Amino acid sequence: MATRAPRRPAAPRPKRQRRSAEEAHEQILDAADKRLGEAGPRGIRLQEIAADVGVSHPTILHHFGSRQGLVEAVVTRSLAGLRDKIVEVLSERALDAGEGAELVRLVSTTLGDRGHARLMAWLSLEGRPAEDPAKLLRGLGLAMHARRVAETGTPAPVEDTQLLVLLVSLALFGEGVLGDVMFESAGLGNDPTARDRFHEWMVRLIEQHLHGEGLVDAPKPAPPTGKAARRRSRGK
Amino acid sequence: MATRAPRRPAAPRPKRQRRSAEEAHEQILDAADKRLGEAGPRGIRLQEIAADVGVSHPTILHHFGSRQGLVEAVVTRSLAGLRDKIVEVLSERALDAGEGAELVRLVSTTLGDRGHARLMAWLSLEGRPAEDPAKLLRGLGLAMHARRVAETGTPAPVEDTQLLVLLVSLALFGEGVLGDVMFESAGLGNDPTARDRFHEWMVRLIEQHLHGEGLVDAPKPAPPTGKAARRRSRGK
DNA sequence: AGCGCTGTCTACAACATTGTCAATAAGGAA
DNA sequence: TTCCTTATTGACAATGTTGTAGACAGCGCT
Repeated sequence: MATRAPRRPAAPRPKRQRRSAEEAHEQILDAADKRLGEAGPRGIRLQEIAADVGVSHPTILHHFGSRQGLVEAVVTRSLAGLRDKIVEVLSERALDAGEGAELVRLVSTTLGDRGHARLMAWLSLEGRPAEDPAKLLRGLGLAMHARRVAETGTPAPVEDTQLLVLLVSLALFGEGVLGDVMFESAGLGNDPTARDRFHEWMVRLIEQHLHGEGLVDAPKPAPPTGKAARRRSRGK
Repeated sequence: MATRAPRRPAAPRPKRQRRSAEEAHEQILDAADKRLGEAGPRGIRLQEIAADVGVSHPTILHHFGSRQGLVEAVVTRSLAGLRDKIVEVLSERALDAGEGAELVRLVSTTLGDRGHARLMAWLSLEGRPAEDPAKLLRGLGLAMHARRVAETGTPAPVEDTQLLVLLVSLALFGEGVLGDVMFESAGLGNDPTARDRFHEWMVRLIEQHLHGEGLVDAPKPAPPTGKAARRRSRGK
């Protein structure tokens, strides 16, 4: 191959905005984060993001090494943001009774607003489980259980509380992903109060369970009693 | 542009497998369905699927018109399959009391096994809500409520039952997408019985709610009473 | 002013993927 | 057998996206 010809004399076009490396990082991450929320990891395209920021796409490569590097960075940042937000919400309203609905609502909006639930879904779908924020569940479950035992004298099994936390988590996650479609499909209107009603109802259900435990037939001791349901055919 | 030169004389290579249009459709759809379950709609690549089936990619274009046509077809088929499966499960175990856990387990595996929950998630994430199967929720809610009223004399509001159905649906969906990660994160082991325990526990929670309704402070009349939580900041 | 670091650019390479086209051949019908 | 329909194919076009190479240009420093 012939050696590349030298660039053309070049017309005088000296108008470059030079940011600090940090600034550039942040601006690029912000733009990428937006795309991430809208179209998922695969929606992160260098050219688009470059256009959003107002730079050329090699600039992004320069700062993040590769597309993958950018994806890692933005995913990590977003996940960290979610975790911090959740921690903040949980510690602020430190599991105060009576504030349950508010807490649920806050977590719901946290998962929904910035597309955090969507991000978790995407990561999971693409085979990269977002364990980071999920790690919170264990701690949350234990904390709730401690409070529960202290408050009501009930010596409920830990797993009961953990399952409760799991249920709410999964439901809020599902709400964050499927969102309005499910509300409408379920027969609730698509009016904006539907979510609030759902949250308040869920909290009442929880309260009812926490205080009413015992009127259930089988208190569920612990170990795998699996009486019915033995043949499982789950693919994985 | 110069007109294209005629093909080369061609060496004798007569070995083509000719399927009927129906056969071809099915084989291609099967292959596409597999990819769909593994990597979502974007994972459907003509060349890969063609290779899986053992044809060249223009053959797929011939049968489905375009990539989009193929995606539509496979998504439609998969969604219809899910709907039929759910209907089958629900009508077989026609909401028999006592069979609750089994029913929940069946729906769970139906959503999980063939990646139906994942598919719904994908479609929703990509902006195409999978309403088809979700439509079932309204009917299911009403049916359950009718049965509930008939069984227990309780004149519970319809919405209470609908919210219950919604909760379970969202939870099972979340389970189908996040799966084991959440179980482990919640503190439940990653042992295979965790799901069963969750399902059985959920059913007991439901039963408890259905029969214990009334011991909650506010029976929740109906309209948006939103006392706390008024400022909502949901983006959409 | 002169110098060096490095953020930024243009141009291009490399690759993947969808879609088009005309030729080919399998299988049934006449 | 001959003809016709159409499933199938190889070659190619068109486009989009990531990544590379080298030049260019702010900006702080001496």
